[in-house]
Amino acid sequence: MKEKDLRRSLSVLPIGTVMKLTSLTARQIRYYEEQGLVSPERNDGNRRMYSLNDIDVILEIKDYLDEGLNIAKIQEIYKKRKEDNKSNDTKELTDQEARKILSDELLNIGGLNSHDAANNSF
DNA sequence: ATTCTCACA
DNA sequence: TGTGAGTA
Repeated sequence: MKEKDLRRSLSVLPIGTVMKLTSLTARQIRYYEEQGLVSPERNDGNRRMYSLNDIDVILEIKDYLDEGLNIAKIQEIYKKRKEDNKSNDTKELTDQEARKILSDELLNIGGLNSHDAANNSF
């Protein structure tokens, strides 16, 4: 599935489209790039061009932010995910990988809930 | 019209 | 993060 991956990585969307697709402001989208969470290309006139992959990531960032994570935590998640992908570049394992990533993210999210951990009378 | 950088409330 | 200024 390299063809599909390639197309998914083609940066052809201007920030305006990303705004509509993600319901975020240009400010936020640019800020996430500043934090190294997305890496849009800079084609004509120094304008950011996003790929479908970027949209995916930005959408996830939005979800994480929604669940109460801060930029720092999200950066950790993506850093870990990247190293995980490098570990097994020998095959296309997707099920086992997905499980690890999922549990990894859930752990990060859970570890953040220190506020309700105190009054856990149930 | 659209996006970019920078800086300040 | 929002927003306005001055560009490209």
